[in-house]
Amino acid sequence: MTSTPIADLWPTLPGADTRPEAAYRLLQAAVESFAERGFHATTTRDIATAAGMSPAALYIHYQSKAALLAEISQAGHAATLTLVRGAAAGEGGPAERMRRLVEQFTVWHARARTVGRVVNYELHALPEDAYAVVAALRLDIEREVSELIEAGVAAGDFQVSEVRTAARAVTSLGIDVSRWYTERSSETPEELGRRYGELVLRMLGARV
Amino acid sequence: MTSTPIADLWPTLPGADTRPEAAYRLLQAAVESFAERGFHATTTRDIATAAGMSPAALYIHYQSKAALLAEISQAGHAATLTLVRGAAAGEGGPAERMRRLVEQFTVWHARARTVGRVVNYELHALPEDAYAVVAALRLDIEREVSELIEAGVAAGDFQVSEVRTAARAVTSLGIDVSRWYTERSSETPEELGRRYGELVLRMLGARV
DNA sequence: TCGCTGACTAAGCGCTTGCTCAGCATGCTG
DNA sequence: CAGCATGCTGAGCAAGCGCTTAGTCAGCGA
Repeated sequence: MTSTPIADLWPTLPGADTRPEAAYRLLQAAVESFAERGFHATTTRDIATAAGMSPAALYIHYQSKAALLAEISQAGHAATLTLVRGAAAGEGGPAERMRRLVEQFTVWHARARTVGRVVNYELHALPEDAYAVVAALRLDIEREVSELIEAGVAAGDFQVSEVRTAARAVTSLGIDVSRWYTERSSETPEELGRRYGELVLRMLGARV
Repeated sequence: MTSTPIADLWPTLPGADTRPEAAYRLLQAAVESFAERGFHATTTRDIATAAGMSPAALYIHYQSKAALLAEISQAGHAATLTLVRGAAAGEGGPAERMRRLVEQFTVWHARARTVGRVVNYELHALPEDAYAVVAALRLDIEREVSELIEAGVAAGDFQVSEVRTAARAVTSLGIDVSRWYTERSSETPEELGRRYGELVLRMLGARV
């Protein structure tokens, strides 16, 4: 592990380079705390203390506790969509691209599992407007996977009876990794990614 | 949908038939509320009001809010383990039994998705002793699936390079259904179960 | 009729929550 | 040097939390 998950997320935030370092520490503390205890069980005092400040300092950088969650969730979803788009649009046939997509999607959810937990399991705590943004991004991710499966079917590489169900299964496998993967897991994220890539290709009826 | 998820759960509770109906209503309200908002965002007033009582009445039937969660979680896990054991021990070869297991596991997580959400996503809110009980049940479920895969490999029905990873993938697919399935989903739980059964068999390298 | 029990409520206690505000040190600018 | 913006703190407010308490009342065996 060469970088923390939040460091992967940080560059995707708008205006990240002009933001004070304190905002970064707050975001990091919030991700960790939301992932471990959930949004509602996390107090502003938890976040502020972990970031080395008083509770009041939080409100200089973020409007509210919910604004922190919204920022994390939107950046996390944007990063995931970018990852998926990059893999799906890369070189090779549908099978090769799908393998790469699953590998990277899995690695991301294993490595950035704290961000992943917030992104996937704290949606219900989002304010309505932030939820709308995030829901659209989720649809885009799902659509990207569906289209790649359709391309594989059209090329005769995949054999799938219901594309939407298959797409659900593919994303589902990856998302759930952020729930169960821990640093004490016997597989590295990369190993897991390779194995999941293999399993998914077989699931889609590709000759491996 | 002929019965509510909680009705499926109720018979598995110890001494359910001697328990007053009010306890049933409280449990039902708690499941619904925990599933929708999460444990910490749910107040004892929410639960009591939904069950048609004052907040104080809750404490006649349950020791605490956490005791309600523990009851739901333990009963839910016990029911799931029973389901998995029943399917794995039934008639037929490994492939046939695995198909049945995935079908039933999926149907359960789609139909009883409110219970499923509490069971799978509120573990962190459990008191330590209740968590220990539940963690043991989860291990048993995982082991049951692993052993069925091993039997399939031994019989030459499955081709799997890493049994534990494959078992993770199988349970993972089913568990995640409780996260995304809604009553507005286009597939019935039974349709989804059949399709997931098919996908899993291919994933495990079974000749379908 | 009686005392007793079990299910329940109205009121509220002690505490924690998200968030605010007056004030303070620091460092940049004219 | 004064003036001011910036980043922050200590103290604390209003609201809401889990849970308790004192008391009501219907039902029941003797």
